Amino acid sequence: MTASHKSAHAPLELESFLPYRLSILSNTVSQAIADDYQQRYHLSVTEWRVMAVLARFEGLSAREVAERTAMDKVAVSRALARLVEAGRVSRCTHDADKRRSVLALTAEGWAIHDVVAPLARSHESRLLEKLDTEERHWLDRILRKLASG
Amino acid sequence: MTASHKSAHAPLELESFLPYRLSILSNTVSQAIADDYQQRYHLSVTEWRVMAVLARFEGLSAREVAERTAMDKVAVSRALARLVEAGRVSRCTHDADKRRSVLALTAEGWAIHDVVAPLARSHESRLLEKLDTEERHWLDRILRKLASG
DNA sequence: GCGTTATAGTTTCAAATGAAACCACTTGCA
DNA sequence: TGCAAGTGGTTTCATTTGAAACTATAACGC
Repeated sequence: MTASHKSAHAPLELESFLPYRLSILSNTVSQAIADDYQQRYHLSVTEWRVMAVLARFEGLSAREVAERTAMDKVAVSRALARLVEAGRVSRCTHDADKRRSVLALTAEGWAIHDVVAPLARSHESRLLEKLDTEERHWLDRILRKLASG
Repeated sequence: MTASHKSAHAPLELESFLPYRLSILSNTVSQAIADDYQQRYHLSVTEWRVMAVLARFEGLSAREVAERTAMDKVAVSRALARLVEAGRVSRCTHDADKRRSVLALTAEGWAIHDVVAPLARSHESRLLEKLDTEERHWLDRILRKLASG
C-alpha cells in the first residue's frame, strides 16, 4: 500500500460536508440579494444590516448594533462612518454616557430602507418557493437547533 | 402618523430572515473549525479546501480545483502558491498541454490532511449531534433543494 | 476625591480579496 | 503555415477585512 493510497487517507468529500454546503449556499444567496441593491444604492451588505437593525430599533448604540447584527465593532464603526457621511443615519452622543452614540435612520435612510427591505423579502420568498410548507417548518426547526449554543 | 412610524415601514427582522440566518450559522461553524487548524498548521480555509480536493482527485489542474471548491481562479492560484511554497502540494506542467498544471499532495501535505480531515469531520459530527436522524434527512433534502438552480 | 480597571468607539497596519490586465500556450481556420 | 481567438494561470492595483493599539469616558474600590 503506497503512501497516497486513498482509502488509507479517508479524504473529505466537500460536497457532502455540512459546513461547506452551508458556506456555498449562504454566499450564493447573499450575493444574489446584494447584487440587487449594491450597485443601485452603493450600499454594502454590512451597511444594509446596520440599516435594517436601526429600522427596528431606533436609538441603539454602535455596540448594540454590533450585537444584533453579529458583526464586530470595527465593521460596524466603518459601516456607520459611511452611512452617516452619506446622510442615511444620524448620530449623536448619549446624554448620560458620552462614550455611547445614539443612532437612527434619517428620512433618506428610511427611503432607502423602504425600497431595499421589500426587495430582500422578495428574494427570500423566491428561495423559499423551492420548499413546500412541511419542509419550511423543518428548516426553521433545524436552523434553530443548529444555531443554539 | 410620523415618518418613522414603524408599521408603515415594515422593517426586516434579521433574526428570522433566512439569508441572514444562513450567513451567521455558516460563519460560526466554519470559524470554529478553522480555529482548530488555522494556527496550528498555518493553514487558511481556502488552502484547506484545495488540499481536501487534491486528496480526492490527484492530478487536477488549477481550474479543476477552482470548479470543485467553488472558489475563483485567483483565490486558487494564490492558495496553490502558498501550498507549493510550503511543500504541501507538488506542481508540474501537463505533458500534452503546457498551460495546465498537474497538482497533487506531497507526503507532507498528506500528513497534514490526515490530521485535519478527521478534525473537520469530528466538528461536523458534533454539529449534527444536535439533530435526530429524521431531522438530518430533512436537512440534507432541504439543502439540496435550496442549492439547486 | 483619585488611581485602577472596564467600556464605547476609532484608527492603524498587515493580510485577504476581487476585477481586470496580463503572459504563455493551444486551438481553429483561412 | 500563420494569425485570430480562446484558455490556463499569474500579477497588479484598489478595496475590504481583522487584530491590536489607541482615545475618551465611565464605573469601581478605597
